[in-house]
Amino acid sequence: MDNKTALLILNALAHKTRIEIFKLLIKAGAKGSCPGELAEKLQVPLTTLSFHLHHLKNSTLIEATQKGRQIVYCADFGKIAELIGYLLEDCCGKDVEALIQFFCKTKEKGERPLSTERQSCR
Amino acid sequence: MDNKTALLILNALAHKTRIEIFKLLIKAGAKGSCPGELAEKLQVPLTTLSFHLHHLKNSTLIEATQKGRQIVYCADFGKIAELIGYLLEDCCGKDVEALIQFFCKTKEKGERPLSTERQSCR
DNA sequence: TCCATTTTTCTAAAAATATGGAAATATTTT
DNA sequence: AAAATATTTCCATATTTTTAGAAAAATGGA
Repeated sequence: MDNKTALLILNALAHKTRIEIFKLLIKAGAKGSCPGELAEKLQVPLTTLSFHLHHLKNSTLIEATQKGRQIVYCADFGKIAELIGYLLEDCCGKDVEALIQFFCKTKEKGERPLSTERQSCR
Repeated sequence: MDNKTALLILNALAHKTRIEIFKLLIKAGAKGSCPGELAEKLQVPLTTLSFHLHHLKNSTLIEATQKGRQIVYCADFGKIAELIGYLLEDCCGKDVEALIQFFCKTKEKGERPLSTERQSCR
């Protein structure tokens, strides 16, 4: 991932409403969600929501498909994975090895590498 | 990591100059770097740089220590690791398992999980 | 103490981003 | 074709962020 895209994505996520939209779309999975539903859940006016959806779409984090008279938005899982890759490679410097070990160590023991308690999106 | 801190950190990284500062500090490692040096490398006026350093420090991504008449800034490696953890847990939903496998698969084969070519910070 | 060095705070102006109502567009239903 | 539904674009306003010069503060050395 190039610097420009990474900045675009970081910028898209760096907003309270937008990161909430993204989390809802991740939670929605492949079936996605539409503006009306999101606006209701987040209690945000439709025009404001539309603005943020456009922002997220422009960042490549989400995709839109017309389905009948609604537009279905889906999170691009690969893009957030790529962003994490970018942060690991470009922003973790020499200690990238340590981080990878962190992510892998409990895996070897057959445990979950990450706690599940806080996972609001599962 | 709570949502508020994650937003603060994402926001701090979502700026061209600031992410460059952060990368330089990661590269500098434990010995850190001072505003004068960073301003010269990035070709940014000192007052502007000071503004961004304050922003990064406020986000908890970097720390400052007075050393003689200079102030030495250091990247907090743990915080970027925590952010990655947050993104994995809160923004990768059901597919977090897939991501971990992605980070672990080549490890098992004794390969580097991430390419080193693009790593500007090593 | 006075001077040089380093960095910050203060400040004002410029630029970018966010908000939400009104109108417009697109699609389906009647 | 008209009405209903879902969403967007247009627009003006408000808010926040960024920029960088000038002055101030902190530290070390002569």
